[in-house]
Amino acid sequence: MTEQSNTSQLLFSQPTGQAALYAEVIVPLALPKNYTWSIPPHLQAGVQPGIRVEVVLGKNKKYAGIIKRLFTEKPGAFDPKPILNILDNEPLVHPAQLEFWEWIARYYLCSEGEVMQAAVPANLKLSSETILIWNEEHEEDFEGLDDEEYLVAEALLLKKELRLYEVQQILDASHVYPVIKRLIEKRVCHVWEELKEKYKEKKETYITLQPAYHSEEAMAGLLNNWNSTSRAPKQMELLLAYLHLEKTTGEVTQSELLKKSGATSAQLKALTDKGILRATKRAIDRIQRLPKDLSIDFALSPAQQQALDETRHLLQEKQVCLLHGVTSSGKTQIYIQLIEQSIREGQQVLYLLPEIALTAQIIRRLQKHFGGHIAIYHSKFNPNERVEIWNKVKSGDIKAVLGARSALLLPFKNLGLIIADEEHDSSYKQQDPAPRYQARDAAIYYAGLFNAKVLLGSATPSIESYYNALQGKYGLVKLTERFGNVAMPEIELVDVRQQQLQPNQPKVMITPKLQQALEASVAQNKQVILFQNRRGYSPYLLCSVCGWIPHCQHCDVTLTYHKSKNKLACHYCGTTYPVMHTCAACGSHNFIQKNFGTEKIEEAIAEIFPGMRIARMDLDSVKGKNDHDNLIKLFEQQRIDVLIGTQMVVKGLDFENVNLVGILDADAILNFADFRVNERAYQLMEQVSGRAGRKDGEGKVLIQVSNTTHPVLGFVQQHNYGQLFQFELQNRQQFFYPPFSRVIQLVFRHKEDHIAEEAAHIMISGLKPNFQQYLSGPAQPAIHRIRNQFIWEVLLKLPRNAALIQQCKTEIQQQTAIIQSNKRYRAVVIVPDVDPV
DNA sequence: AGCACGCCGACT
DNA sequence: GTCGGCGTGCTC
Repeated sequence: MTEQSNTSQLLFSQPTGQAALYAEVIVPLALPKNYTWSIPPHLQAGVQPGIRVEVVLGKNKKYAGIIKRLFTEKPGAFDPKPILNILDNEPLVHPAQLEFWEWIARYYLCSEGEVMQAAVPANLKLSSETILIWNEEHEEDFEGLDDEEYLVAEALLLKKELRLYEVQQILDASHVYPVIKRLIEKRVCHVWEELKEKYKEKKETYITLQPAYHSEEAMAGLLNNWNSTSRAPKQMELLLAYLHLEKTTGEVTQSELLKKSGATSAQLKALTDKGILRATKRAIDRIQRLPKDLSIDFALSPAQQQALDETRHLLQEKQVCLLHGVTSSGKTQIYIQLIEQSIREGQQVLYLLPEIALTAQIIRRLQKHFGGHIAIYHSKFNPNERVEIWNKVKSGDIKAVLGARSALLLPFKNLGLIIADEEHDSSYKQQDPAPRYQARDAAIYYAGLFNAKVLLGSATPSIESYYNALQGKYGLVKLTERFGNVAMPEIELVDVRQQQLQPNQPKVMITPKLQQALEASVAQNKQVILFQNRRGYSPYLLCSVCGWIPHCQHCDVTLTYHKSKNKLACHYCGTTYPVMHTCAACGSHNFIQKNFGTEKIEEAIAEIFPGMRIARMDLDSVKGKNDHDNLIKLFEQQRIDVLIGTQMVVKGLDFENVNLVGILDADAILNFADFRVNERAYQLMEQVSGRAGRKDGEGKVLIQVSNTTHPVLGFVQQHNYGQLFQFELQNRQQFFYPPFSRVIQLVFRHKEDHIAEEAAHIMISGLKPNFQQYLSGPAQPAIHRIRNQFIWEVLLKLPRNAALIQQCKTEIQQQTAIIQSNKRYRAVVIVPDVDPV
């Protein structure tokens, strides 16, 4: 390996008449900036931005990096290493993606390498593998080797090459490196770093006739003379089966032929050996694609048509449009119309949905209209499938992508439209690994690069988007009518205080009112959804003597009792504990199960209504991905009467036959200590309520609550988003950051709270005065404990002026670097929901 | 992310 | 006295 780089350096230093060429390369690592490599003359013809190149970083680690930029001025401060190889014939990304990555890195305070890491499928981000190679000059005597060295040397002598993991198997794991080092010193072997392409095409063997038998006469002759020339009835059967399959399906794969004919591969081999059939291997698509249909077979309602026309009209003037349509107003049909238009115009479309809303229901619906034009993309696809979608999006072969957040990073060629449905959903914001981007906002910038349009859709828009729409920054289209004359559900509050006599008495779970309504619905053959935002049996236990409550050892969270597993579980970190019977504080044996979760509701309903078909939908009951879809299918087919669930029941589902929705404990939604609780509570209740209602009768929602005067309940009852918006806006302007300023959220984590606090204060006091003025209200650090770390959060309210924002960011980054240079602190910078430039 | 360098605790 | 733990810093 050293020899190789020496040679290329030597080659490069020789005068060749060609100008020196350098490349800024993005390596998929969190490096402080992009590094520069030189391009040796013999590789200069093949490079251009977007191409992957093999580079050495550090001692001998190799990576596949992407060329961002080529230039000819020699860097002064260092001596660039040469690139070793060019890995692509054509760019892996278009220039638009490189520009997008740069923007994400700048806007969300991370490195371009981290963006690349998130964007590029794992199989295209190669890194090297260490291989030991037997030194042929070494004698076969292993004198002077210790036991471990001997073992490895012996294996090497046999196999000539060893992968690092093989060495790890020979010597149990831990001290592999020192042994290798000694073996190199003793000239037993040398190491080679190999960069391996991980993506493999999927090959399928196809069976065809040899050209000699293409004519019918030749085939007839062969078959008629079969018995006289050969005695192989099974082979003739196989041949006939082939002819039949070929006629019916056109192309015949080996696996299909063997399956249909029942023949063995030996019999097939005999036929190919005789020169009758021919087997060829061909690369095939892993993603099975439907024919490229484009069919719209539905008519929009007048209200939908009007909304569509308005949207089209507004998008001529504005880049972004917000479609505020009540639940079940048929927003998807409007999207389908717009997607169809874009595809017809030859442009690509991205349809974003929160991960959880990507259900089989919506996928089927889109595939019905667009067939093979549309591809699905989300985190559950395997790496090879991702590469195939990546390449087809890049080439423009795939016209529409339905995907979650990560689909935004696909290499679109000529994007015409991005739809972000359920735009209020918080899962559009990536939280943990950098880049911590808000896909809804980033989509607007990305679309801008293509001069494309963005449609945000929601029944309960985020305050930020609605504000932008009211300001005229975005177009606003309202769809207030439900599709197919379905009435908005009637919402009734049920005061649980009237049934709860003593404060210590367990919360009322099912009021008589709800019980009656439930009976009535089921008697009419209608279905019911019961919503409770807590899974498990009982959200916490309480010692009846001293009031002690069991908490998680790692988190500041009460332990939920799960009856089915007979365990206490922390819903934050997932740790489970055996059920305790003795109070850790006073030693008494009397615990009260406080409140209730979905599990307990399920049990209670089964008790009150024996024989009722009940199902539960929460994280515990749907583990696999198919569980969720299967449960939805059962409910759609009306083989379930009552569905009890957490938020999971809300997303992306339309059920025809539901006429009653019960929100069992609205207090749990309204009293949660979060500064955005009003917005979230409204969204949640509105979305849950939206599941009720049918064409031929009224849908009803019963909200069980003790605080019946909470203003949000009034807005929900009247389906009045406008009032909620005003209410939230005032709230935020008074106490928190308003939706119209930029916010940078700084998070400091540490095992000890005072150290996290120290870091937070260093950050704040280190900022220049012109910046400190933006710290106000919520910018006062707030602390909370997650797992075994204390987290100090600082929200910085920034001005709208773009230059000032950049200045602030630079200052924050400098300050962060100072804090991080003292390893006592760890500062993490997160940019939460902000409005895009 | 690797990987080397370097500085303190438990072993021959 | 050494081996090796992982804290710290650098990679074009």
